[in-house]
Amino acid sequence: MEEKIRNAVEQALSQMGAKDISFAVEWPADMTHGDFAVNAALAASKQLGKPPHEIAEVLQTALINALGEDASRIEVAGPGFVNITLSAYVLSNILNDAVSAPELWGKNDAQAGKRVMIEYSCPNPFKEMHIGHLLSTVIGESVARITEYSGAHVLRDSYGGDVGPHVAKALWALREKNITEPATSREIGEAYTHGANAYEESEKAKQEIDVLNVELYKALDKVSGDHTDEERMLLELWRKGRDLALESFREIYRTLDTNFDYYFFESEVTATGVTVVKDGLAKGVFEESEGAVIYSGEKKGLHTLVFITSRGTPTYEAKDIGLAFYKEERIETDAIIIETGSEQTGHFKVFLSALSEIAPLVAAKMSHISHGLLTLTTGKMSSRKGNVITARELLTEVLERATERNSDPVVAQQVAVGALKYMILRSAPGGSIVFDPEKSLALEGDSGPYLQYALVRARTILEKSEVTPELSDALAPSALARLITRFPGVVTKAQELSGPHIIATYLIQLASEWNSFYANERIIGSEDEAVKLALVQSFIHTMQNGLWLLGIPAPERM
RNA sequence: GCUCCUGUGGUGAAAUGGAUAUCACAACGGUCUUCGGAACCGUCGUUCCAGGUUCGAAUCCUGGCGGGAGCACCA
Repeated sequence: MEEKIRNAVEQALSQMGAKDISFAVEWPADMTHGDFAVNAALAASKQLGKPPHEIAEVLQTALINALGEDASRIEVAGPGFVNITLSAYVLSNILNDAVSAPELWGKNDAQAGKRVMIEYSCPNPFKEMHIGHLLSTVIGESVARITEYSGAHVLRDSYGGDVGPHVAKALWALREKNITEPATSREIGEAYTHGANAYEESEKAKQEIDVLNVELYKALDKVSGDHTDEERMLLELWRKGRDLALESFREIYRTLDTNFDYYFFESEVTATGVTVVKDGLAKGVFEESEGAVIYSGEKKGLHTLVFITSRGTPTYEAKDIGLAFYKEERIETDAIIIETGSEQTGHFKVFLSALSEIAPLVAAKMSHISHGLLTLTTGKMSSRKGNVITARELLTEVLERATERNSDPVVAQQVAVGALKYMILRSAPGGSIVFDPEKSLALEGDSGPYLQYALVRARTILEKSEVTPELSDALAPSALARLITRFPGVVTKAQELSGPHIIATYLIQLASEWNSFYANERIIGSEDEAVKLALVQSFIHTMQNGLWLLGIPAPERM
């Protein structure tokens, strides 16, 4: 329909002699203005030397001819907009898609056949998963689902730092405390904090940790038969710590309904990274400086960063290069999206710049999206200092509050996860989220449970009615009906922007419109019960699919 | 100092360059013999400052001011 309007307007404009006018066919913010608004008259006014209203009237006539019965009203409004209201049967046809084919409702084939890998969450073993990783997990999962609605085959992966200074700090502290059998992930997390503090406070500890860091790299580099006893013990402790951390991550992923196809680790990609960077050094992509291998980003207006340290260990950047090659060798992809905190944006640009000199095709299909920093009201958190709120603590807290209102533990968890995810997904990426741990997560108003509750009430109606839902043109199109027909367009927009908040904002508006409808209209026992039930049905399918896109569970009861 | 992000009612957010800037929380007032009150309806109150581009600016550009992040051997 949008295409049809656009074509008609373009034709009319060119008949008037206007060329290359850029105009929009958009959804009016105010629903009473209709289903579409065209601003072409305003845009063409200057070029044609005519007042907008005069042009708008010509467009109005052209659109009336082009759309015929499809539009119930076409009028010139405001400063020169042409507003189009679709007829009942057109809307009814769209609603029919929502009613009869819910599994397809909202989907498109913009990326059909494409393989898209999405990397997100990425907590580091040996540290506890904190709220920042929770953000990445929730956003990444939603982006993955939104991408799946474009017909793409999505591959999810998480990448974790299981080697490097932070690991050495944790291992050092475990040894210090003579712990050979760590039992909980918390124990590992505390060891890390202890090691990190010691690293800053004690010169002796710093030296020992630095040595341990190099030792671990060496041990991992060797073939298993060649290890000394010392190395074998170190590796054993390392493996236990890593497994413990991973198990605790998986537990959180189960709660959040995220499943990764791949877990990549720095220890797997280190060797590749070093090889590729050294190869790049020979080709002049990298330079040597003060014993380190660096990429001089200044030539492209970026920062200069170290890729291999003067001690010979690779940094984050070199490992990322290794990861890119590691993935490329094993998995066929058409695009790779990496989701991280925005504080890594600068590093990612340098990494991508270096990669584009080494492997331009790989670099070209990679893109980086980021979320704002999550700050506490108590200041920036740092896992080094241990003043973090862990993902688990936050989940537990929200769950407790949800439990106060829901005796059923399954429902309580669904509500808790919904509240948490919605809080994260409702705002556009970029800005930082200030989280006050004292204040409660909303369970009312602009919140996840508001969406869930709207859905539950709608389902109840369908269950209670004994009439079969049936769409008909007879129903005067309501704001609710119009809003539902926008869903596929909303999904498309969310895909273009990789923005779950587009979906979240839409669903709130939809739920609000539904609640008004519910409060004002009698459904069961009304004259047009069958038609209204069909509308309810289409609302349910839209809300279900929308919640799925956000990764928010849909409770049966609450 | 340099680079990037950011500034919208008391608070948290929304708004492909469009019409009277939209929600929620808080505050205040209403709705209940009704299909579920985690709801609905109403009142109150907002685009950091100064220029510029444009028919039209919260949005784009320039310059200020405020907040955050990054900036060589951490990730």
